[in-house]
Amino acid sequence: MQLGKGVEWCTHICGMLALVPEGKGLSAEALADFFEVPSAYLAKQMQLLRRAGIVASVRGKGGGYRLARGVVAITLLDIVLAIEGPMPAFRCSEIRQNGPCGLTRKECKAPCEIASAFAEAEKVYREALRAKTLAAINMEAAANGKPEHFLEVAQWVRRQVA
Amino acid sequence: MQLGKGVEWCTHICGMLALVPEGKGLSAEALADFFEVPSAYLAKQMQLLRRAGIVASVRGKGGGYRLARGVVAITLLDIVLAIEGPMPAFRCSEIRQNGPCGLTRKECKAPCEIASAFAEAEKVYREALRAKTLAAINMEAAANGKPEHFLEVAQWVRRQVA
DNA sequence: CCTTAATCGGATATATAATATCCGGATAAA
DNA sequence: TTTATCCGGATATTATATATCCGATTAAGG
Repeated sequence: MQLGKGVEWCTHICGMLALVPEGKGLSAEALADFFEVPSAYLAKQMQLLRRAGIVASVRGKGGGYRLARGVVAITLLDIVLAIEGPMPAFRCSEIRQNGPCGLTRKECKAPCEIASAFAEAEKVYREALRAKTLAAINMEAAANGKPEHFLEVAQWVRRQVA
Repeated sequence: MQLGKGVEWCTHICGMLALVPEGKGLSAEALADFFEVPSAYLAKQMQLLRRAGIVASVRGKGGGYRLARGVVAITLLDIVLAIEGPMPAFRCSEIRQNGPCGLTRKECKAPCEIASAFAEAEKVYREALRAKTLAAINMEAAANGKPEHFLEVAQWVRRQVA
C-alpha cells in the first residue's frame, strides 16, 4: 500500500511552480535537475498533472510547465488523484458472493459492512488531503524555512526562465 | 496505491472466525473453500495474522485457526497493519536535500510540510480503521443481513469443526 | 525557411512488488 | 502408524511501478 514516487516529486514541484512568473514555464529537464530525479520518468508524471488540469504546458522553444490555476485552488488530493488515479485503496471483490454460503448478486446491491468501513476511512483520508492547498503548504514552508533558502530557490527559478 | 487482496479476505475471515466455538479451529483449506480463494496463498496471509497476534493456530489433525482475542479487541487497523505492514503510504525520500538548492541533512531534522500533511491524512485514516472493531462489523452485518444467511453460515462452521 | 528547444504520445525495457504454488519438516489426533 | 494440519522457506508467475527512448509536433529565433 504505497503511493508512487511521482506523488512526492509532483507535490514539491507544484509548490515550486508557484514561483514561476506569469507567462513563463519550467522545462521538465530543469525540474528533474532541481530535484535530481529521472527526467524522462518525471515527464510522464507531469503529463498526468497536465491531463488533470493542474499544470499547463507550452510546447516549443522557451516552453515548459506552469500551474494551470492558483495555489489556493490546488490541493494535495488533486495531485494524488492525478498521479495515482481515482481508484480507492480497498478493493472489494464481493467474496461474500462466493462459496457454499455465497449470497446472490441481487442480495448484494448495497456494499457490505467491511467495504463501507474502508470507504469511510478513505473518505476522511481524502478530505484531509483536500483540506491542504498548495497555498497552505507554501505558507508553512515559508514560515518554517530560512529566508536565504527561499531566496536561493527564487533566484534559481529566475535564471531558468530568463 | 492499493491494498492487497489479503486485507479483504482476512477481514471477512476474521468476522467468520468469531463464530467458531471455544477450543475449535477452522483449517486454512476450509476457509479458502468458503470464500473460493487460493488456499496456499491464503495460508500465507493467515500466518501474517498469527504473527500479529490476531489469530491463534493449532497444528495437527483437527487443528486450524481461531481468533486470539475477542471481537471487541480486534480492529480493521489491526488487520491492515498485519497484512500490509506498518509503513505509511506516503514515502518521503527527502528530495528537498537534492539538487542545486538542496538543504543540508542538519536543516532537515523536522519533516517537511508535505510529508507532515500526508502523515496527518494517514493518521485520520488509521484512526477511522482503528475505530471499527470486528464486533461492530459483525453487529452491522447481523442487522442488515437476512437471518437465514447467518444461520446457514453458522451451520457450515459447525459442520467444519465437528 | 531552417534550426533549435521543448512537449506529446506511444512503445518498450527493467525492477520491484503482489500473487500464487510447492515441498519438507513439525505436530497432534485417531 | 497414518492422517490432517500448520510452519517456513523456496520458487514461480503475474502485475505494477519505475525508467528509457524515439518519432511527431509545436513554437521561438536567426
